[in-house]
Amino acid sequence: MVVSVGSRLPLSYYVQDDVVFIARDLLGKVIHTQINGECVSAYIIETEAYAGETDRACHAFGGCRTERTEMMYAAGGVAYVYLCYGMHHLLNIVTNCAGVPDAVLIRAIQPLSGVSVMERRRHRDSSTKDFLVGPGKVTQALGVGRAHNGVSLLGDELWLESGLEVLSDDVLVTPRIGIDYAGEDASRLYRFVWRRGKG
DNA sequence: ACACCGATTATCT
DNA sequence: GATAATCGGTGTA
Repeated sequence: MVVSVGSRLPLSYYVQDDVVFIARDLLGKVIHTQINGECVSAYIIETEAYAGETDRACHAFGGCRTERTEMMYAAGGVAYVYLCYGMHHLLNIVTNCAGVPDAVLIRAIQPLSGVSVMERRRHRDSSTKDFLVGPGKVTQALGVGRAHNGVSLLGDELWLESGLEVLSDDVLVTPRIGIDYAGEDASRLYRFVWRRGKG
């Protein structure tokens, strides 16, 4: 059963040229997967922008176009999935036009439907603290892995839909996590967290 | 509540 | 051979 609370985001959404705007705007949107016959959906509650070749935290910094980063250079509207620390898959939403390696990392989600499927994939009960907070947990719960690198967000495996409006008073803006190697760019305010019901 | 640390491997030098 | 957009368990308080 697919639980839908909105309309699918069109290609025109992903090819917008301001990746920081998109990272903020993705808060409250709903991410859906239909993988191995199992459907789940969740609100996006935390994101980070990775701003192409001029961003030291971005894999494509300085024009580093390799087999791994190639997908970031695709036109917006596909997924960039890569293995981090040898064991966690991380999911990014590729944005902007072809040749510009911008992407938004999905760092945390809040379950909407298919909770039992996500609990089984995570080997954890959904009442566990920070059940789906952390980019490695997100991909595990969604069933996303290497096979989904390059998957179209307009297809039937992985897509986004409009969701709830997120007020700016409820958005925490901070530097990105785990990128101390990025020098000055480590202080860019490119992380967005939807703080529901908190001051 | 917080700090520390081992796991594990594709990718790049 | 070193690094890495992390996680979960263990230890101290």
